[in-house]
Amino acid sequence: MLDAAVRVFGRRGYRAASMEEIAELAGVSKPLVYLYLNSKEDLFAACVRREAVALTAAVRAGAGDPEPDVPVDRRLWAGLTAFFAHTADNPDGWAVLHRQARTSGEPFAAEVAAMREEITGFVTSLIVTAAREAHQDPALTARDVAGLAHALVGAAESLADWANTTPDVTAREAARTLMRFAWSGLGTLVRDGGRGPRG
Amino acid sequence: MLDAAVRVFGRRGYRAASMEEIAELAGVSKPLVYLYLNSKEDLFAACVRREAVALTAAVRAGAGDPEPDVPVDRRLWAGLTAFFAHTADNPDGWAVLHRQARTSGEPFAAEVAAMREEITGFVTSLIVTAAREAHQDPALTARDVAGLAHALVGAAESLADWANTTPDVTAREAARTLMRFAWSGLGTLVRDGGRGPRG
Amino acid sequence: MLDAAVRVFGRRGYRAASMEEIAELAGVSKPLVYLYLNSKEDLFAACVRREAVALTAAVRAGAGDPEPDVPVDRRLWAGLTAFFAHTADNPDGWAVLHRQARTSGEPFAAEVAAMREEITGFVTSLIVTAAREAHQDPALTARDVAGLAHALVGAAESLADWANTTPDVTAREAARTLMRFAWSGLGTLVRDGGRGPRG
Amino acid sequence: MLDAAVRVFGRRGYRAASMEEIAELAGVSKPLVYLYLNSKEDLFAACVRREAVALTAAVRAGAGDPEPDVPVDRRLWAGLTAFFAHTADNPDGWAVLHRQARTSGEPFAAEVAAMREEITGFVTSLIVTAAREAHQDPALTARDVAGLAHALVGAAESLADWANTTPDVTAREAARTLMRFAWSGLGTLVRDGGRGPRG
DNA sequence: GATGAATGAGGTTTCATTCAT
DNA sequence: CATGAATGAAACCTCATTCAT
Repeated sequence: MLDAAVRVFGRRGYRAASMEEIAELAGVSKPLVYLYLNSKEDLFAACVRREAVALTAAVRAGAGDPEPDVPVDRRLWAGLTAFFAHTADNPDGWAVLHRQARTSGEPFAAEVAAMREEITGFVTSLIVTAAREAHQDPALTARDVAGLAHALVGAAESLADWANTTPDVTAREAARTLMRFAWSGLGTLVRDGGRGPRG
Repeated sequence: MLDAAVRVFGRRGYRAASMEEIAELAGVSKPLVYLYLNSKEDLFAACVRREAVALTAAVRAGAGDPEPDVPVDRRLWAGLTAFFAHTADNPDGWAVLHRQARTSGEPFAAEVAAMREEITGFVTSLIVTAAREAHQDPALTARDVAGLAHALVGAAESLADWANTTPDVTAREAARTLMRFAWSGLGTLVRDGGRGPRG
Repeated sequence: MLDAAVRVFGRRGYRAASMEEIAELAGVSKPLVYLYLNSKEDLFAACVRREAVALTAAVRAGAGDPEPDVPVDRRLWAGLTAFFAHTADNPDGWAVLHRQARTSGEPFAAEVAAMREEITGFVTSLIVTAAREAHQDPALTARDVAGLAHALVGAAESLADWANTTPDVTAREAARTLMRFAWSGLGTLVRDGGRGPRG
Repeated sequence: MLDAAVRVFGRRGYRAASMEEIAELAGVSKPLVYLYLNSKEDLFAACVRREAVALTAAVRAGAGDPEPDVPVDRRLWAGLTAFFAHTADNPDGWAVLHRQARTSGEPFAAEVAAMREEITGFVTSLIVTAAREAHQDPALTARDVAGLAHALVGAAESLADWANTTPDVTAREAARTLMRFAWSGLGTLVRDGGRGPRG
């Protein structure tokens, strides 16, 4: 039943979606929807929550949350691949999170913001780990790292849309593009001609 | 009068915004809004158009469109600063463009897509110019560059939100963070400790 | 529910009638009206259709459609009586057909025109039959007959209004008046003093 | 200015007509219309009144109001011809009277009813004169004559519509058709084959 | 005196939400 | 328990009507 809701909400938006259409697509009657989930607002919140949990779980699973042995860049690469794969496999869920929930009033936007914060925090920890491994001396400040993490997450979101609307772009390719961009930087890329960190 | 519309549309979204609220905020009566702009759809289209024009103009003005003598990284830095400054000064306009217009039906999404394409194309041309200046041999493919441009634009959009919601983050700082991220790459940063291209 | 609509449409006209008033008179709420009949236009169309069908059915039933043994003048007399009785019993339906539908846009006017054509055609066939029975030699042309039929129908419509607004005029009396007028002609009447075809 | 109003009211109806369109067609501004005629209601009333006066005047002039020397049937024929000619020459005015005013609420319907009464009364007097001339014995009652007059007027109205919508039907032909019908009666016509009183 | 600019009131229509069955 | 039937509230839009210029 949530599947139907996610699909309709993702395609139409929160306001434009009608409970009628959701119930019809789910194959049940409207009052049943109200029985299980109290209101349109609760229904949408449940959708957002479910998709947020699924997305963060996918990313964490991909990046191998508690395995510090793997090199950081490898873990980042794996996390990005998982992210692109998940958004490609769940376009409606991704639409609910990235497009609709952020435009439909405070409560939903806050939920998505919290999810983003979680992912950004995860990315932040990866960057910090990498910096520690490199024994860098003049340390990046916490705010520096936060900004970098936000930039990386934003780049990933944008590439997800690009990959989902451009034919024949796979999750692997999107991840490779982003890794090259993010790890080596444009300055290096334009000098070396596009050879990325691992290739 | 468009100001009021941009504000309400940016905060509530296209569907949730009511002409009543817009008229009230503008200090006029509803029929007057319909006299000047024919319908809710036309009104929203006018808002989108105005904000899109203003944003692209600001970015181009900042990046110094027809001055090829300035180094590419400097022009990119200037364009980003202008972008962050503009979005910080026009949060509602930015919300209309980035959040609402893309989720409110084809005509509006297409308008924003065109604007994004314009900016992405501009960024692409900068990257190509940089690559040419570096006399790189194994050229980046067109698709590579497109992906990089999308990643950069997405990172900028994300940082704009971050800067607007985090206290005391200026446009200059956001631009510096993004330049470091984009130009040097995370790999370099974590090795060198955050010294950016010109820093 | 259609009853209420016919009453309000008949009294106020298509444009001046409000769905509010119709719903109120029907004792239901506005959305219910929209649930059963999709729009004001559809609702009016349904009213027109219903009244047109009812009127033609009444006239045909009165005139004894498939009984050619009865003399033509008798059948005409019966049809007129049925017509006057029906309009007297359904003044609002008659108003919808005769007054409102013809002034409320093409689709409705066309519907009524079709109904009128049907009745005129029926009358025409009666006249033709009468002429054939009389073995008349210099035949009436088709256009002659069409004109006569239109005149007869118009006279009937006018007498229906007269009968409905003048106290104590029955359908029988209206039919008798019209038959005398139509069959014998004024010239005969003023000579003979009002004795009709059958007395 | 009334010309424009009559044209718009006749084509659109009272409710559907907009003061905007009337003012535009008249080549003046809306407030000017309100200066000369106080409201939409007054404007429409003025149109109805003007057209009613014009029509009755035309009919009276045609029938030769105060000339009792001419035979009655001749006067009737002349009146009908005048009526058909006038409606053919003023289709919008005729539409205002016959279609719109009768469907737009009591005050206007009453005005038209009064006009009809006047014409019917005139016709009645003609019939009474004819009967008196014929020295008929068993007199027609007043109600009989009233009914006949209404029938004749209704037939004329219907034929006016028919003549205005059928190509190449002149006022003379319409009048001839109606006279044959009204004076001789169908019974005579079907026996004699369409030769009218003067034909 | 004529008008551009403005509005109050009301109309159709939709939709989230709830009872009685 | 699941549902068909029903509604309250609110949205977009129009138009007759009026001031300040």
